[in-house]
Order: sequence, then structure tokens, then C-alpha cells
Amino acid sequence: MPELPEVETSRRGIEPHLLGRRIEQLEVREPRLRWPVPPDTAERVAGQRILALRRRGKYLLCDLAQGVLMLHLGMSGSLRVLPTRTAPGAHDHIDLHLSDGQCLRFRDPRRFGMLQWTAAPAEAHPLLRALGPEPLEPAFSGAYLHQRARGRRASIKTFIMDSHVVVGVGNIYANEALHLARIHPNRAAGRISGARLAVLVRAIRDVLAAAIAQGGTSLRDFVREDGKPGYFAQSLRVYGRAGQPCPRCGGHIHQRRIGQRSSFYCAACQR
DNA sequence: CCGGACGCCTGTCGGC
DNA sequence: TGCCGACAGGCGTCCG
Repeated sequence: MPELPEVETSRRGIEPHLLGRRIEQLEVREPRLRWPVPPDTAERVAGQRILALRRRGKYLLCDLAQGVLMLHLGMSGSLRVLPTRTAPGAHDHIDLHLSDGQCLRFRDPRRFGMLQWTAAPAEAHPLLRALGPEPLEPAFSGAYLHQRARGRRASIKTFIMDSHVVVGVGNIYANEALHLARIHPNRAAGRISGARLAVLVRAIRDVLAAAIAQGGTSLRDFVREDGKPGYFAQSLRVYGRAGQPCPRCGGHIHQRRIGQRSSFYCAACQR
């Protein structure tokens, strides 16, 4: 599921339920995620107050009095806030029981997600240290992308999906942003002008901001903390629309694999 | 350093 | 109806 808009939607949804609450207990029913949940995680966080809930790329960072609880939703993860007594389903792997009788429940059918405690600052964690800039912040500029793209022969789509270049852009929004910017997804990153990369930066910002405003995209697994879907799926211009007409020029939307990922584009207006 | 392929998992869908 | 392969929103690791 979750690209930046879905993680940010989750963050905003759960934040009011977590802030200032104490962690009564961390219940791990299934520790076998992308990386196994370390056995001492529950005792590291038990009794601690939640001071802040932040997002870095697709990671959620829960600041505690001691250290930080890191959470990644992987491909199929979602978070719900529920009464603690609610019976868990088959893929409800983790419950964070809160001091007010609610719990934060992590569901992840494919188990590509992660949960682990780390000492502050979380930014020093090996998985976060080398991440690129946040796409909605000023450091992600046309000049930055142009400089990073210099000499790179990888396709622009693969390039913007690389979290070391810019965080948060996954397969859906890479396709959408490239369509908005009229750039063919298979064009070599290093062979695109600075002016066009500046347009792409704006397109990435616009599509992510619009998706956040709609509560993200729900295709399969993603739901908000209250169980409702996000509504951006209806705004998708090319993703999942192979064979349909391009909303800009009426051309044919193609689908092909680029970098092992399904890619959608209009060959008429994306160059 | 770079680019491409490969796993890790489960669920679903289309074709035969 | 059942089986089987392909595919699905991520990403670290390995290899050439």
C-alpha cells in the first residue's frame, strides 16, 4: 500500500489517539515481519509516554521519553485505533495497548512491514541515515534533482522511486507524477533538462499533496485509522488504467514493466 | 559507484 | 470447479 500519502494519512489519523497517552503494553502476536520484531521491544516501550508522532519518508516515528518506536507499513500494512478488547483478525500482528483503553492495531497480511525500538535520534538509525530529502520540503528542488541525476542512466521512474534520491515516492505516485510532468517513465534520468526536472519536482509535490488531502489511495489493503478508505483512487490519471484514454490528450495508456514494476504512461504526451 | 535481478510473504485474479 | 502462474502499494541485498 503505503506510499508517503498513505503513511501521512495514517500519521494524522492516529496522532490524536496517541499523543500524551502511556503505552500500557506492546502485544506482539507475530514477530516475523520484514525484520523480526526484537524480543525485548515490548519491555523497552512498556510504561512510556508518547511524546510525538512523526514521519520520515514511509517510516512512522513514535517519540518516547526513552528512544523511538519505528514502524514501517511495507506493502500491505495498515493501522487502526480500536477498543483494546476487539478480537484480532488473522493478520493483526501487533497491538499497542494505550492507557485509555484503546489500542493501535497493526495489520500486515504480507508481513513486509517492520516495528522496532531504537535509541534517539532515530535519524541515526541505519535504515534512516542515508534517506534523501522529504519531497514536500524545500530541499527537494529542481536544482537538487538535476544535480543528483547527472550521469545517471537509470530510468527516471526507477530514479525517483529510489529513497536515497527522494523519500516517499512509490509506484503509484511515480507513475502519476511522470504523467503530470509529461515525461516518459523510461527516459534516462541523466538525459532530462533541469527545466523539465523542475517541472517533475512540482508534479511530485502536487500529486502527493493532493493524495494526502484525499486521505490516500485505497486499492487493496489500505484503510485509515477508523477503517475508512482514502479517496485518491478516483483521481488516478494513469495508474491501473491501461487501455483507457489519456485524460490529457486522449492517447492510449500503455502498461509495461520498468525496473520490475508495472508502469503506466501515455506514449503520445509523455516524452 | 551503478544498475538490474532477487527475495521476503499472502491474497487475488485470470486463464485453462 | 480446481489448479497454476502472474501480479500486487516496498526495499535491502547481492552480483556483475
